[in-house]
Amino acid sequence: MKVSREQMAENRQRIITEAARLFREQGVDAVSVAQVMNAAGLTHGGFYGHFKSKADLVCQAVEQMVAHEEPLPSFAAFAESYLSADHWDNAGEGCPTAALSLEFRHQSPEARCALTKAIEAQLARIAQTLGKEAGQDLSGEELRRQAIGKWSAMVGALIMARAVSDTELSEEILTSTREFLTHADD
Amino acid sequence: MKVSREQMAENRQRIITEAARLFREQGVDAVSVAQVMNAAGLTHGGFYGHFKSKADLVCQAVEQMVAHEEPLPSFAAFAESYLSADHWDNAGEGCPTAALSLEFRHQSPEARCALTKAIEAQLARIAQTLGKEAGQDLSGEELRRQAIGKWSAMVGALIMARAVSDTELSEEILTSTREFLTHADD
DNA sequence: TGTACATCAGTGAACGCGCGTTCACTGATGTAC
DNA sequence: TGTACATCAGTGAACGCGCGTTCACTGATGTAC
Repeated sequence: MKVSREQMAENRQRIITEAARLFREQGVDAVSVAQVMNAAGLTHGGFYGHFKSKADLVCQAVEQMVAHEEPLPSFAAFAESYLSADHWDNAGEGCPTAALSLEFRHQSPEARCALTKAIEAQLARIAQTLGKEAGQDLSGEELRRQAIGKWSAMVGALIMARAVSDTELSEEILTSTREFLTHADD
Repeated sequence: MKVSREQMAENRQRIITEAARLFREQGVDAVSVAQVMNAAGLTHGGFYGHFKSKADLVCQAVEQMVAHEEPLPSFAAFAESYLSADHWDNAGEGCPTAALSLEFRHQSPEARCALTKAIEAQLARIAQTLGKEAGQDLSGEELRRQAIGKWSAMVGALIMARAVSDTELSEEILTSTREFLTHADD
């Protein structure tokens, strides 16, 4: 049965939000269109009224994941929360880069493009924060190099911490990387 | 038709080798049992004479990937080759951790265990190399922390470099991370 | 404001497809004599 | 060493299943009068 225009817009938004969560939690391939629709309280048949294809939904979900990002408070605070136990076991609400990067090697060009933009934006945000904290000591080039190196370490640590089946090792990877990033500053 | 015992052992070995390559290139879920068997020059029906299940093959493939690893030459040389353009577009022969980590969140417990052991072994190998190069300056704890931080940066950089759809950004991520890791030493 | 009807968001059965897995069969291997 | 036969590695058709996608249908919405 037909629903109102506002209701339809709400439904569409809920589909994207649930997809963004499920894709990060389980991976794009492991989540079916029907699962996403059920999570949004609908049935799978209506999906193609909202999206051209599953690949189309993937794009829009990635865009929403990175749409509302704010400037970082401080680099240390960002590293702390990024490498926290909380982020570790909440992939569904966490960093899309860490959650999706690997799988995206084989997603559609449009989806890869959306992720590439998200990575660029995040690097810019980190470089800016580092710049504010370092004053005029560092050149723009050096700031960007630092941003890439540090963010690579965070992404790699989070991915490995989630992959291993030994919780102690997970915690050690997160803690040690946090300390490594802080010491490298000195 | 039956084949000789040596031929069968060879076939089994070839199945594992091809699986190790394909899984790293495309991901475990994206590669079918039939694809692996074809790559090994056989038909899919014979698969279950060699392995209990696809999950069983995944375990054995991971174990083979890390079976013949030698001590590292030097840390700088290791970082250089790990973060090279060559490693970047040769996932099939490259680091299983970077190639498989994300997907392994949802693989069998046995497969995750195999990957965990591989990560532990690699961290030990890196810490040992760093120790040799630093002399007695650093404690065992500090060496391990450095190994975790540096390897996280390498894994994260490789994964991101492979995920983005902009080749220039890929190269920048690899180069900058290499420089970041070298400077952090000073 | 109230009625008549065209629109169209959502439903659920159905589609073709490729997956992991099973199984009856084949024919070369390797053993017993 | 040569023959007869049991074994069993590999084949290819078939299985049930869940996937992405399509479609005829339903009934509330929202417009024309």
